[in-house]
Amino acid sequence: MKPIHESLELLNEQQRNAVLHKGSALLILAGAGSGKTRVITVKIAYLIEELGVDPRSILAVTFTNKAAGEMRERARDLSEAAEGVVIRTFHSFGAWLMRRNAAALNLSSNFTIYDDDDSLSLLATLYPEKSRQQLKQYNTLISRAKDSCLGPDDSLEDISGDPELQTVYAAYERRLREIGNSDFGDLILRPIELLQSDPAIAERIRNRFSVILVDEYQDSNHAQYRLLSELYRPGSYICVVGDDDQSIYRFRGAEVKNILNFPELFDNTDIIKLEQNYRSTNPILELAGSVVANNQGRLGKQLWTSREDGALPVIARLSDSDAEVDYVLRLIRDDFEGETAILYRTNAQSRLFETRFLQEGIPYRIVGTLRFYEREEIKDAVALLKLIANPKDEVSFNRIINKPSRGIGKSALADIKTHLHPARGNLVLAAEYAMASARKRTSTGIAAFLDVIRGMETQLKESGGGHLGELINSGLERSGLAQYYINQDEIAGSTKIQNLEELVNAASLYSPDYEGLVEFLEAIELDSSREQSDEDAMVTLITMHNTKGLEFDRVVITGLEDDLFPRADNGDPDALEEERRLFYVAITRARHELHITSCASRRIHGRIQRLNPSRFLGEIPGELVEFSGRSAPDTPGDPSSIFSDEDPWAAWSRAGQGEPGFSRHSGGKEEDVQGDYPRGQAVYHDDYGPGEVIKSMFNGSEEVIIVRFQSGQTAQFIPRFSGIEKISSF
DNA sequence: CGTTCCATTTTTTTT
DNA sequence: AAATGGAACG
Repeated sequence: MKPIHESLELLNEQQRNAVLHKGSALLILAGAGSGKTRVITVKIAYLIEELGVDPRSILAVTFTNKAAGEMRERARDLSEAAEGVVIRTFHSFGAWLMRRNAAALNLSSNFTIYDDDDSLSLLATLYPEKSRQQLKQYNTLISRAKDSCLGPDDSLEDISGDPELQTVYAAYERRLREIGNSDFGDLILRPIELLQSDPAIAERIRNRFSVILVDEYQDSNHAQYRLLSELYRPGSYICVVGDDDQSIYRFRGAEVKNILNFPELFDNTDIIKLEQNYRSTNPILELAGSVVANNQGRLGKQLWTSREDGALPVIARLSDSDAEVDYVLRLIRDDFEGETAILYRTNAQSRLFETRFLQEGIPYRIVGTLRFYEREEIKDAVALLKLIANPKDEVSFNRIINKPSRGIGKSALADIKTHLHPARGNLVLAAEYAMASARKRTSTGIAAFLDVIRGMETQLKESGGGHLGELINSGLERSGLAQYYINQDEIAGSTKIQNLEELVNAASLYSPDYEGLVEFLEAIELDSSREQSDEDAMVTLITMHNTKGLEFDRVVITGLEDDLFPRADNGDPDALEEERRLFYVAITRARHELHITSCASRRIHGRIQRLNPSRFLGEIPGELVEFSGRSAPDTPGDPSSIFSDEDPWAAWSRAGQGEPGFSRHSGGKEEDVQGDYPRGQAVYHDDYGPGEVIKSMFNGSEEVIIVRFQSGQTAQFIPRFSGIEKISSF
């Protein structure tokens, strides 16, 4: 291990100032690739080794578990004592506080955490008559309220104008507390509550953490700021690191103003800017700078590098998403030293790449996507565990009581709920009581279900040796879920059993007792970012959001098409700026080489659609980039000829510069084609009544029409299937 | 009660 | 392409 002085000497002046800074509050404005993780880790080591700070009194908060893991490792490399530092994400720190002080919060210490999907299910049990879509909206609004530190009794006007939100939120919150579990928002809110309501505990916690370090502060939300300010007391030291240009989580309640107002909120704040970039070549940085310069309301930083070398970023205009995959494949097959990352805006875009990579035998790593723990079979198995941990967990109970089918339907379920002890709320017991009055089919089903639960409970109590994976295994066997999914796999060719085995593997690291169970459940709820990786993969598939904090030798940013990226739909200028920051983040991930692709058409919702090039491309000065051919590099023909006349790229190239507002595809994206139901045709629909065709198009040979009805509603139909009739007029 | 079929619709990003 | 929610059927 190097002495701390050596690490300090390797830093530039600003970085060193940040490490050595003393005082009460420090704001580090750190541009992309300016070595901020390095600064934080060296600072941790410096505090411990040079200033003699007790590692246990240092709290370091990061944004993702991945970042936390990396920070832990790097800090430990610098100082063994850094082992004792509490390095966690906001949420995992919140959960940590809650478990240790569960009693004060009126919680059982084995409470489990509901993810978004679970919250939605809870809402569905409260409002069975509402549509899934509606409930999803309420779910997001409730999360947003919690992000802003608002309870069901506070004014929610800033969140939404929906008058019903208050009621829904209140009902949700009450039920969640009855069950005794918590959602993501609670992991921040309840610790705040704890610090505000219990002076003794608050005092203890504040005394423990005299140094608070926060990474990615630009993506903290109001509640997280409140938590920090509750933890902070005069005499403590707080240091936050962030970059206003990299704020990309506004949709989750992140407030850039947290970073902008930091100096006013914490007394005697010093500010240090880190502007030297150590990651990227100059052409890449220049492009990044020109992109983000289009945003208003930024603090303004100028990144620079001493590396003058490097190729110009390449923009490739491609005919469709297949050509995009071809383009990427060709890049990968070039001899290139280093790792390549394929970036996209939405997870769905990864599929085309995945299938081709599998076909071609290219090892790849995929981060995030179709998150493992959100898969049906995994959620089923986890529901079994959650119900063991907390038998009041209605969401988990509903999920598995009748899976596989045990003859317990809607009415039987309702009957079980009537046997609930109002105070205890134990659903397993309620099911047992309900058996007596139930009809035979149902009571046999309940008996089978109780067998599963009791069997698992016994196993948990008696377990000597072994591991938690065995509990899952026997639960799956006993419940019949194992067989159920074996059958499904055979019919559908899926790999659900494989996934379940993977879950068992993950659980095998935990001890087969209640502590192990609770630990495991917390780990999987908070760290859903399991990456499926091939060890020697030189290609990574990842969303732009997930690249935060990462870097790659070569980056390909795909799908630069309007409506896909930027996605800004409602004309909200702030949303557009956020998308632009996301573009900035994506660009600055690249060390040596950068490619940007844009397709003229792409399959969306199963239908091929023409797309305009992203408006972001129009903002790029032509001399900062190089253009790749108009088609996939290895396709000699000219598949792009279909764009010949109004090719906006031609216009752009002619202009030489990226003039904003270069020509786009004219008007509508698809021409109306003459079908049986031309525009203007009057029609009648049994449910909607009379209406008029406002758009007609073809999906293959299938005619699809959009109708505006007299009621004002619009809807889309396939005339051949729906009972829609032509009428003369109305 | 459970399954299958049909018409219709689809906010994307994540702790 | 995939999900949702209703209806129809066994």
